[in-house]
Amino acid sequence: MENFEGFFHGLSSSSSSSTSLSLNLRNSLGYGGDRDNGMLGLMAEMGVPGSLNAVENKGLGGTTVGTDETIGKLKKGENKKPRKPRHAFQTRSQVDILDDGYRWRKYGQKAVKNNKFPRSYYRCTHQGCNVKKQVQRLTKDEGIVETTYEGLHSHPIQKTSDNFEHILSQMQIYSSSL
DNA sequence: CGCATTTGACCAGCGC
DNA sequence: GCGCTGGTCAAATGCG
Repeated sequence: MENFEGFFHGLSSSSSSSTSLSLNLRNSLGYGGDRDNGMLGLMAEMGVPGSLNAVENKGLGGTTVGTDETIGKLKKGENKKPRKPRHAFQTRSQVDILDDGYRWRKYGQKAVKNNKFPRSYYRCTHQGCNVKKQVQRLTKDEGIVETTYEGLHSHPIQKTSDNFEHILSQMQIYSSSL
């Protein structure tokens, strides 16, 4: 399961990406807010638990609260058949770490066969928040970073900035359910 | 001192 | 049934 190539036709936040790109999603991101702006709706859609079909498109303003982490912790033999909905999008950035406002703790890194770059695994540090994300740079385009989110945040964001939309307007995002 | 990162080992699923 | 790949854990280390 790779081949994310093609989702995104680089749009680029263009020129001089400094050393840090910050995506700060304020307010209710994927957190069941009732007030979604543009992509926020998309983001909200990204955390829908196992009920895939149930969720199609609430679009903006949709009340997306599916919050039920079906995907708790699948360890050894206590999980049967978890269908974890994952949503990936790619952004053009020089840095791997796209700060979306949440606190992430890295818990692993693996090299994938088709990419020369390793993939990093992050998990939200909030208690009870099982949201995970993985970041991977495309071999094809070193300038593109693919971020895959999994799960829904069960708490509001910590940071408060509002340049997210601004950045959003500069990049193209394709979401996909895996 | 507390917390985030690093890195190798371990494990499960899938394909051959 | 074995081997490969991807995903997670856990101990050690580094940094603020």
